[in-house]
Amino acid sequence: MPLPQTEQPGRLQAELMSRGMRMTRQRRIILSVVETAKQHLDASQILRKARKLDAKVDRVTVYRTLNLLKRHGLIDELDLMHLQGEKHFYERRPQRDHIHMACLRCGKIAEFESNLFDRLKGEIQRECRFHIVVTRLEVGGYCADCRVMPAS
Amino acid sequence: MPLPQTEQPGRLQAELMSRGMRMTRQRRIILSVVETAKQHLDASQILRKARKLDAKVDRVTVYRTLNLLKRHGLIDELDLMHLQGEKHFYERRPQRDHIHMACLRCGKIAEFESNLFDRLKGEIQRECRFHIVVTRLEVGGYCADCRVMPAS
DNA sequence: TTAAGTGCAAATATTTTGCTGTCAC
DNA sequence: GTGACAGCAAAATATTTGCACTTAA
Repeated sequence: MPLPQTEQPGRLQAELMSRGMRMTRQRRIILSVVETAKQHLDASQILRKARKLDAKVDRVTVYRTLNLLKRHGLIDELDLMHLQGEKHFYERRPQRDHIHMACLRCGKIAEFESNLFDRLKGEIQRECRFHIVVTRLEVGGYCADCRVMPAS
Repeated sequence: MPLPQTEQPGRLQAELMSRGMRMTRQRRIILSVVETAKQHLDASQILRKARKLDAKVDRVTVYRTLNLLKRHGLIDELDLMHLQGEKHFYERRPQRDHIHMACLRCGKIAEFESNLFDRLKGEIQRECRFHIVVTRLEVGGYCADCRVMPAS
């Protein structure tokens, strides 16, 4: 499992401001929700949490802010194997990429960092002469708790 | 790049029939479209191609057939990094998993098989005690042709 | 001051569901 | 003959766009 990401409160805000983006009340709220999330959130969950902080945040502003963060490479978009329908989930772009494992039975999402993954990315860049900007490795299957034992 | 998948016409149909699914005129057509596709198709493209073979295929039947194939693990669903919006793309599940690389500039999709990827999957199964059913590794970036050279 | 950002309404895109009639087996 | 499947219409879900108003810088 990855180590807990070093807390850097206000980091997203600082990044956007350094790139000349205006910092509105709504953006500050949405950024703080994304930044302090303990698990992967979709747009509706982000909206709900943002509205707890300020009831006047609009759904459209959430989408527009998420797109802004995506364009700047500050967050990653996940599908989590479409276990929850077609929602997208978001997380701050980590310093080191990790793999998402989605349990098809209990729905639990686990994360995993791996040197092999880092090496695989290097191989892709070299062998395919492909300059990687973003990766997404999602795995669906059964976690240790849900693992179906061979017919016994 | 993966070797061209050994042609196995009617393989999907045979698989479904062996599992007790009924083989209707519509299914046969949709399966043949999926099976003979030269590139990754989304639901609308599959519908269009199916209708060239038989104008009476309904969009809903395409979705229901794709879901059937997914449930049986006979096709894989791809997002291709959402370069084309939120469409899903489909391909017959290959004998050996491969990586999809999507160029953010020209949109080209390349595929890549790798021993490191196979080893990574093995590592995930062992280290995380996670039984893998399906994987999706998508990479966004710049292909050799579109690669932006360092400021020169 | 003014260009960027917001909110609201409406549109768009994709996929699913309910129900009735049809067809594979 | 019967239960699985198809077609049609409508709904559900997720996201984007147009435009007038607001606000950060």
